[in-house]
Amino acid sequence: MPDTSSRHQDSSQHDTSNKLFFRLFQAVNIIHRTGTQALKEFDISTQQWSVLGALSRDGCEGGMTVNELSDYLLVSRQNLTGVLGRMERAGYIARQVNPRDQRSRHITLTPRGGKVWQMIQPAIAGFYRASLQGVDEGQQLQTIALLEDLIGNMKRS
Amino acid sequence: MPDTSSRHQDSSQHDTSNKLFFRLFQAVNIIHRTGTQALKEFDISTQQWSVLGALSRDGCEGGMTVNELSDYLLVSRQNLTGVLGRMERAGYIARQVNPRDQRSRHITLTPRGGKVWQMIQPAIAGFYRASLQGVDEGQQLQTIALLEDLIGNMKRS
DNA sequence: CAATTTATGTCAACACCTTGCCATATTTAG
DNA sequence: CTAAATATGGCAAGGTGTTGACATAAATTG
Repeated sequence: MPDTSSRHQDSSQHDTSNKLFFRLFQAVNIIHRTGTQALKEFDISTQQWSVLGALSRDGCEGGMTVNELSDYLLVSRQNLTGVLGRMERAGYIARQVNPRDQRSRHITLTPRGGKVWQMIQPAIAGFYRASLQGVDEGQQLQTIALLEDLIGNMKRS
Repeated sequence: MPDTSSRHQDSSQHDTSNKLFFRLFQAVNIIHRTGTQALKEFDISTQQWSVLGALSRDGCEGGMTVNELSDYLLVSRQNLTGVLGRMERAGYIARQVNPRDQRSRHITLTPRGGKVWQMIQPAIAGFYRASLQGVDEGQQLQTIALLEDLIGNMKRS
């Protein structure tokens, strides 16, 4: 029976992929919960943490548009409307109309937002250490590579 | 200057962890969107897909309680109330009170639910193939191992 | 230049997820 | 056996995510 080998391979591959996606779903659920818990005293969710991180990067001093944030975080513009509204109300960001294009708004970090970003760094570092106990940097890099391939494939489709 | 080596290592480790979590957030956003899109004609979300998968496993013929599903999927009981309500309305699952414990409900797949689970398999296989183009099984197994470590660490905290 | 097309951000409706609270049922303690 | 503690599932409020529809602004086309 010369056929079973490839059939077994396919079946194994499918089971592995199945497990991979299931673990991804599980992991992200618990990451959002645990991450938000780690920043509880600052009243910042993992999503707001991502936005603060995006706006704090070198080269983003002038701010980002909603579209740019949407492309960067891979969430819809419409979703950002809500998140940015809450962050604006909290005083972490400001929306200012671009004088050169009345449609777009520059989202910038306020001084308060920048200060909060600095303040949460120790909690974030602790969160990383606790979550990744026993995971070496090489494994992390391999996972990053897989995720980037995954994202690339999905963007194409 | 004998100190810089370890400081550089820490900084590199932090940057790597940072990127890992950011990619995880990005990836899951696009996975949920693309996955739900792949099952669009069946009107099933990635979450409902997870529930169908959980109830279709060998050994689950007798159903699972809400608590068991909650432990398995790593989401809250309260969240499942909503998801299961929608799936019940769609006719995919049934909730029946456990005669031996009036508090708990056995969640079981209906015949219609089992049929849908069979029907979506080709779409799921296609989704796996498209998403994981260029990613070999070994890389997937490494990522699974990392995610399981991550989940284990977070459950402990 | 006027008309159409495209781009940007928002609103609305709905699914998903969390926490806090509660009713009911079971178990444990006294 | 009764009273307290615990377990199970659901309700409510609010943040996060999606798609569809929309107003307005800019760019393109005739």
